[in-house]
Amino acid sequence: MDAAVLSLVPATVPARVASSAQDAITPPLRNSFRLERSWRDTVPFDGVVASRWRMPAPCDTAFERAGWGEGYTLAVHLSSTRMLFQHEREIVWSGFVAPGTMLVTQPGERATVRFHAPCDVLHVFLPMRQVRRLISGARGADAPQPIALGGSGLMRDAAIERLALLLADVQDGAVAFHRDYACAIREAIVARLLALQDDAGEARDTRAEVRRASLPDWRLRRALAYVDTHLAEPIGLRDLAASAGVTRMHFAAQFRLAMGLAPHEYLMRCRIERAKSLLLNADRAILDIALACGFRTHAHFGAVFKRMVGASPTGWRAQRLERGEAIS
DNA sequence: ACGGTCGATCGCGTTCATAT
DNA sequence: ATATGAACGCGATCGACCGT
Repeated sequence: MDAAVLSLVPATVPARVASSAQDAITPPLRNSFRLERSWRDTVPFDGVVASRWRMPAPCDTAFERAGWGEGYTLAVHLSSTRMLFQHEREIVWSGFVAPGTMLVTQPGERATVRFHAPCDVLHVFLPMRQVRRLISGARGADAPQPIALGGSGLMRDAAIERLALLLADVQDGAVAFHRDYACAIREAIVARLLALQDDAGEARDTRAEVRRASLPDWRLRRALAYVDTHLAEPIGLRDLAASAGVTRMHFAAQFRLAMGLAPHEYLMRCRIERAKSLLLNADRAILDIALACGFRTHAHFGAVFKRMVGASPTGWRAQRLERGEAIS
């Protein structure tokens, strides 16, 4: 959805008015996604499933929003960042955030954030009535409601992350029937969150909740800086551990505690992030991009890319170029 | 020439015991 | 509490091959 269309619907108009106004201006199928002009400025009136907040450079501003009263807000970080995040003035997270990390803001809960690094966040709006309906369907009509979704801290889940990436693709309207598509993905996300909650009750360890950092921040900072600087070169666990000043075994364990994912997995995500931006240059060969992102063969690059993105590098590039996202 | 797939090899991540 | 090191299973990696 382009900025001109977005500007026609102020974020502050009442829900019902906004819905009908937007329907009158644009075809109904273009309503499910918004780009945020300020952090979480979207009023998720009927039809808006998700919105996205991108900040290319860090700024010193703290953003504060009262939570959406009619539902939950799921924030999925599409890129790595560094932030201080609070719910009702209580610190939820302070420090580095890996791509794929997520957190849920409960209905009406006040959220405050200060980003210390560029960020790219997808906000998915989960209406309370939808959550209620799914709970009643799965646990019976007399199941206790309402519930707190997603716990109180940062968490990771591969399935939700993949669903969120699919939802991000709806942004430009490239997916046919994309409003139904977006609603179906949202429903799947809610179901998955509820399933995770059930799992957490039976076996707490199965839930991938990100815990507070136990690797000291200065060590983590040095390791992440090393990744950023040497991304195009071979980086081993030993290199990262050495940059942080600990042994590789200790580093692997502590890094996982701090970031919620293994060092190698983090490295691959960073490489694929960079590869995606390079792929938008249609003239650049796949092998060239693979080498520029630290892969030593196109075979390895293709395999990792397909595993993480769900498409081959050329397939993904073709999709993006079709949508006019090429850069020169 | 470029890009995708497959199989063998190797290194990573995890666990556990131990030291400081 | 924090850090190190050994052992081991398995997934990541890379070279070879094939298709376009």
